[in-house]
Amino acid sequence: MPKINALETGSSEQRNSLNHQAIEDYLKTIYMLAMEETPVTTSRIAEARDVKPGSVTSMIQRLAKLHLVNYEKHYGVTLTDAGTKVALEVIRHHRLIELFLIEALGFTWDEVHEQADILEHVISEKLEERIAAALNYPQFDPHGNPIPSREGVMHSVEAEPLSALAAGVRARIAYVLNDENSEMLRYLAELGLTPGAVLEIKQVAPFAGPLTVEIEKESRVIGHTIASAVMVTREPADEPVAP
Amino acid sequence: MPKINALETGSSEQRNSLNHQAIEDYLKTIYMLAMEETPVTTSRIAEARDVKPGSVTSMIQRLAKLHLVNYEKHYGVTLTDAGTKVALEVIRHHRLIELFLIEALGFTWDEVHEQADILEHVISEKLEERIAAALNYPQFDPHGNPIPSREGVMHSVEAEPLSALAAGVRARIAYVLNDENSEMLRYLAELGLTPGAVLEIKQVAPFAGPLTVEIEKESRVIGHTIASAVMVTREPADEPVAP
DNA sequence: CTCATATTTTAGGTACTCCAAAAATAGCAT
DNA sequence: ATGCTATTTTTGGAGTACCTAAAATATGAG
Repeated sequence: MPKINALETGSSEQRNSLNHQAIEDYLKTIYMLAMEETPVTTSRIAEARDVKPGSVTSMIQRLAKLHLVNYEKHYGVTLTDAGTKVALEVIRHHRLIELFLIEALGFTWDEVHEQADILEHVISEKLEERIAAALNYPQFDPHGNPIPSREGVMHSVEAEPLSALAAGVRARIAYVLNDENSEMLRYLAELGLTPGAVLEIKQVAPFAGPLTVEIEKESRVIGHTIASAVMVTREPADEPVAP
Repeated sequence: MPKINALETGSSEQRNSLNHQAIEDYLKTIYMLAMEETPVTTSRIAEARDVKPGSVTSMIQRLAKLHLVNYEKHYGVTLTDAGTKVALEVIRHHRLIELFLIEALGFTWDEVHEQADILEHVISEKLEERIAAALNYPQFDPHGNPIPSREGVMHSVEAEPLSALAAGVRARIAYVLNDENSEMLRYLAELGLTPGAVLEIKQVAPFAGPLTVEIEKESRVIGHTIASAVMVTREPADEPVAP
């Protein structure tokens, strides 16, 4: 049967695979948090991973010893190149798997996050490659997020939250935040707010109030929370009808 | 990100999911070994799992406490109903995954075992179901082994090793043993010795010598080791040509 | 009954976690 | 700028889930 331990228990030899579930998860978490905001502090990691700060500190120290993060006491962590590479590989796995579950197995976009969070750590290079091939080497995951390349390059998309737009603007949905929130995803799908959809802002209520948008010829009212989670790029104004 | 621990660390509450990697692997190992031969001893498990006997004893004691095995010191283990159910579920996962990797992702039958050994522990019920559906609820895995039903029923196939047949007999390959031996699988595929193939014994050399068989109109000489790993059912003699 | 062998026990190690106390930093009033 | 409190971070001790190595013990063959 299996040999799971990537870094052989008890052996001091550090195989080229630094691929422990927990290690990968920490690196991924750090990567994601750094994208949001820097510095990445112990407590932010603890909250994201749902463990106590003490656990985070000791893991960080371990990661530092493995040269996966740079660590200065009390001042947060940053990923080293090696750490970034691992994080991006895990993210690549995650996003490919999400897409595969939807495209090949009929899952919906609100169902795939959990399963991908587990599978991302256990697929072989070969399986990753086969999945990518089956999906025709996709660039984006089902939530509109870019999929890092095998070499560890991720092209980020310039986008702004839907909530930042003014009335009259047309925009295309690039991606959605909070892709782990199934309920929100289901609601968004219901409203037609999925990546690629084009909409026009009709009305913006002040004081973080609801937006009224037109999408697929339907008028929809959207709360501010939701609108902040939907990232869009601006589109040229409505098609100029022949004069 | 994820919550992996099925039985919450530190909590004494025993969730209904007894699904730890290691536990599942032990149960599966015990199931498989029991199929081969009984009793299932500590040392057989240790060898199969490639750990030391001491580790096996302590795991067995843990499994006994969880009512997954019946254990009497020095006399080997048997699975309880609960233990059998877990083992069969894992085997179901394994075999479905093997088939899926081949059918949906273009793997060959010698490449899938390792990956399936890992994935078998981490697919959700829903994913299992989607995979089964995508494969049209298959009955057999790529090596000819029966896939247990979702309810935990496995129909075993009556078959005998190819090495047990006498010259002149026709037989159909049911399944192959040692499905973790990639090299042997590759060799078998090359010879056309895959489940479903029909062959006729032409010659049997004595003293565990090689067999000569005709398969797909080709004559092949097969060593005794290989012939012992190929399980067959007898077929009626050659098609009776119209008189 | 004795001895080789298999099994179990004991002690100790790594990976991860938690909790609680100690230490360091940061925020703020003066 | 200084000093005090609030917050964050680190440390230390302990627990579970594995594992190994080696000592102790039970079994069955002769």
